[in-house]
Amino acid sequence: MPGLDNHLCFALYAASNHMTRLFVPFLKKLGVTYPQYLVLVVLWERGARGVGDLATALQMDLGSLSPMLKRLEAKGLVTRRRQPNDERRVLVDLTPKGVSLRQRTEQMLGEFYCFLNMPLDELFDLKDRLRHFVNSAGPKETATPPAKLPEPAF
Amino acid sequence: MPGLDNHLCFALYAASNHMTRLFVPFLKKLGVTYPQYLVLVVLWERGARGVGDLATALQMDLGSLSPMLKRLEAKGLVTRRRQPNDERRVLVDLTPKGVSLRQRTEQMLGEFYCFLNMPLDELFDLKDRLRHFVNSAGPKETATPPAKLPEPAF
DNA sequence: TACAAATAGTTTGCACACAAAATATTAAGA
DNA sequence: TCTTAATATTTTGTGTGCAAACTATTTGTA
Repeated sequence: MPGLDNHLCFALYAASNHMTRLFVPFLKKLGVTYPQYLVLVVLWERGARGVGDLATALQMDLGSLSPMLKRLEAKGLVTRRRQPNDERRVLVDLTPKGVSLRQRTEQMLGEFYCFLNMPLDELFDLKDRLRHFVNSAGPKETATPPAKLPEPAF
Repeated sequence: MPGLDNHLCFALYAASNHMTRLFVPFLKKLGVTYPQYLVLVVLWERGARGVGDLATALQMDLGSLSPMLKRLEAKGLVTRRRQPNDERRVLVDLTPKGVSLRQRTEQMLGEFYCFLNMPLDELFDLKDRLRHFVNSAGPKETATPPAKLPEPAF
């Protein structure tokens, strides 16, 4: 039985929470939470998106995203409106206030990476390894994906 | 402004959630949640501990831990009792049921790492880099730590 | 066209994660 | 000793994270 310090799952858990604790004080200046910030990053980078598109991009659950977008709307940072051509879809877009927040964010990020106080190449390397993990760990993708879930059957 | 894919914070967020989604189906066989499992790992490894000790070991908030321990107690896996010599402290210990769960966990972990389907050295390497990140990122520790918080002041 | 299946979001319920306030007990100083 | 400060834990309130159930719209098909 591996000890706590030999658990990759704990290392991920601890590192993710650690990053949140470091980053949140900076985000507070912008008035948004951590996941809310990630939504804004996607909208800044890729423009207006449907709720489902955001969920896919952020690997986030629709059930988490839906109320979160309402909070961003309540803060006056995004708008939500049904698509006229397909009333099922809801398009999320930035308000002028949401667009303008990008400038302040840019500066805040500079301060934050300075605050992190680690070599940039180390951060980039870690990021790439994490992406590799997400893309590799788990059941192999079949050429024709199964109808429902790839159950972890044994 | 870095895109979403160049954010280390998103890579951590996504990888941690990814790991959770992979691991939880296996934990379900044991009847515990992800953080509850981590508490058990500490108790299996180090024996009975105070609430605060667990919080420190798991880098977890006391406000999260306190109700969690009650849920573990309700499941009959741990006991909680005040220390006679210091009534402020609460000692958390495994029940026989909690101890016996270790066997089944051991087997489950084998199945899980097989399920992950990644070279073990890659997993270990990633784990070590994450630990290094947690130990390095953030404000440098001063020889005499400040009374309160190391504010991210600028 | 009528109707079942698929698609897109929302809602509900439970379990964290964390800040802030509250409670209880012990230690320390006047 | 009496009072104040420190310590240990619990409680409260907001915001996720996720499964499951639900609603509404659109598509596919007989």
